[in-house]
Amino acid sequence: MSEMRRPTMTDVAREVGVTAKTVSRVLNDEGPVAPQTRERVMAAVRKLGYQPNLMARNMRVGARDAAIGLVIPEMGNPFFGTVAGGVESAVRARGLTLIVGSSSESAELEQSLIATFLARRVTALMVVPSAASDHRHLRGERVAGLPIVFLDRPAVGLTADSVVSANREGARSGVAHLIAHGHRRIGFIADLPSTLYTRRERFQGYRDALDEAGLQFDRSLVETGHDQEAAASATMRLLTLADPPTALFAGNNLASMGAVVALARAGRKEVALVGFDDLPLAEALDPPLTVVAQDPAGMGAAAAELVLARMDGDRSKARRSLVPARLIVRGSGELPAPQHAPAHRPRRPRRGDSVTNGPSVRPG
Amino acid sequence: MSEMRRPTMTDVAREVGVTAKTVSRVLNDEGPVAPQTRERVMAAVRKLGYQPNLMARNMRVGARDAAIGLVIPEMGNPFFGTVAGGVESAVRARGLTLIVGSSSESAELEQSLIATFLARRVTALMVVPSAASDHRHLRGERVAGLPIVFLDRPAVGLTADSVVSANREGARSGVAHLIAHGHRRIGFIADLPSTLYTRRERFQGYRDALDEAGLQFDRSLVETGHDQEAAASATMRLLTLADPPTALFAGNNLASMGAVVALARAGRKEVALVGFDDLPLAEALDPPLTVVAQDPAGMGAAAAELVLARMDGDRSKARRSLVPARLIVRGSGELPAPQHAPAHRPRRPRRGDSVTNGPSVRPG
DNA sequence: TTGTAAGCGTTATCAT
DNA sequence: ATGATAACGCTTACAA
Repeated sequence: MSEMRRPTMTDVAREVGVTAKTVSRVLNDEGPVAPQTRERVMAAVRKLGYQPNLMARNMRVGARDAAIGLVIPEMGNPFFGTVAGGVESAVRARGLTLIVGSSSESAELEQSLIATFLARRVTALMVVPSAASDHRHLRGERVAGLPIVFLDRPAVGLTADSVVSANREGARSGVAHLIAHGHRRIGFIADLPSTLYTRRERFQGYRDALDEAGLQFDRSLVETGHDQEAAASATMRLLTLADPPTALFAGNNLASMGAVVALARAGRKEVALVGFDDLPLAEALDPPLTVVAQDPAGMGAAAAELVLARMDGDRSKARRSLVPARLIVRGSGELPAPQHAPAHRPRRPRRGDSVTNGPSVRPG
Repeated sequence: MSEMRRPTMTDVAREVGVTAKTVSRVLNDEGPVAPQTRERVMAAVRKLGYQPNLMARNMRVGARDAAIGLVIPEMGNPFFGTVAGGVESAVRARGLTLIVGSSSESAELEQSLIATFLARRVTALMVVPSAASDHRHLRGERVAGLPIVFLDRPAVGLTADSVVSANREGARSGVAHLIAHGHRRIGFIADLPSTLYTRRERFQGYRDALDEAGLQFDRSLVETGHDQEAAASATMRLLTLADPPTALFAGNNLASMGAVVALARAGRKEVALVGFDDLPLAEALDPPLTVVAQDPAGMGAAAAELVLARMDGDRSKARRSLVPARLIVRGSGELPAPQHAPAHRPRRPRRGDSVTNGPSVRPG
């Protein structure tokens, strides 16, 4: 019950009969200390259960906490979780602590979290922006030299480093894969809002693939669903069109799941499907799901490298780093277009159509 | 490029022509301040872009950071991520910041993370222990009055609050569900190590269900796999026994996925399966997967409540809180035992056999 | 309504 | 090899 005061460096010093500075020297391996003194200090530290106060230390040392603040939209989302994991392992190697907060996809919460981190005087800031956020308010921090890196989506209203997936090229290769299997009408299931960076980029990739193949874009083949159930409905709308698609491209993992569920419910196992972003159990589906897999851990690691370089004094201009996405062929994307469809003239293979037979992502 | 010094409270005060204390009063809405002074202070704060230094504040106020430290085994695992999310929302309502670190299931890293948090003087500590960890080293902190709560798995070597799933009862109800559908030989696919708390509890639940139904335990029906692929192998070993099980109970989500994959590969769609812990896409599997779902967000919230109560001075003795798990019926668990099997005498229904038709968990 | 002095736990600087 | 003193940025207690 006794709310004992925690021992301080001075307590340790008194116990030994020296000054706080001496204890400090021992603990930081700094300057000359008599071996015998060091012994006694260490003994006292153990005896009292002393643990240095990082807050006090950081305050004195330079008003900079040895921590990096990371804001992600959602903790429970394995994509962001894996990103955070990638950041953490890279950062831990340098003895830095990662502080993670989640914004629940709210621009307001995101800003308040950032403020908290700044108030804690983090050494660096990493942000996965939520949909509607704006980062003008960070301009001062950038000027002041605080390393800031954005992940998954670039900053809005601010010139800063960012690390993002190769969304456009990834989507292009996924759709090209479907085209290569004879499909000419390919539905696109997207998420909201349509202004979201990733959604825009992936949609561009979809258009790129169509253009390359000389296929005409058909607006009616694009449907939107903001969650799994909505994506399932979107899928059903596409399947019941007068001239329905023979293949589907899902713009993110929720869209993929919605499509999978909808196809399963409708018993439409012949419809080809490629999803953006890998899923656990993708391999166990019937047919197994072909995806364009992102590399969240790699993204986190790349962002961490960038931040560390900035901390080490790299003052070069802001850059955008692209993390490659790769096609994982499992079955659903190789279902051929029905015979009665107009014949397809195969195009020449091109770089980026890598066809790997990879495993499913790490499970939940 | 100019590494400008960050403005302090004194800078603001000088700008206005008052004392730091006055600025402090304004910022904390404390004591009487002339409306006009307040105005000018706020103006200066904006002009200088002043942001209070939380480290300095916390140090003065009581050597306690307004942050709660949470250690989880893995960030990318949606189960732990969702737990963290549950904690965070509950804690944020109180103006507290959550600091999350991941131990990579290493007892050593766990301890070093805890040390970092203690050095930061967190207000409270929450830990999801990794497999091999021991918490004797935290006894001093407990005595000193630091609120500590363990999640998912109880502390080892330490009497402390914990919040865990109803593992035993959940497993019992899942296995009972299979028995109720006529199965008499039920395989158990478990993870490693067998000393792990959750594994032990769930295994006990399996035994409980067998006992209740008067079925004899058969050691050969228990197989182990520490990851998805190993669980798939374990499943295959069970299926190829001389007297194979007609139903399987998977002890965790990895085991479930392994079992699903193995059954799919073997084309054994008639084998009943119930998994512990829900999976995204469970609904899209063929057959859809029946599970005993945990409530990770609820667990996080419950743990947060407990911690907050402790922070508010609750000094009652350490307690273990059980978060209910519930059966979600989707299809795989209701596949009947083959006719040629010995007839089964149905038991009376009992509490805890709740049969809900729920949705799949939130997707990744 | 505002200011002064002291102190939180640590380290930098300069002495001894 | 060790100590004394000041300082980091803020708040508490007391004074004016």
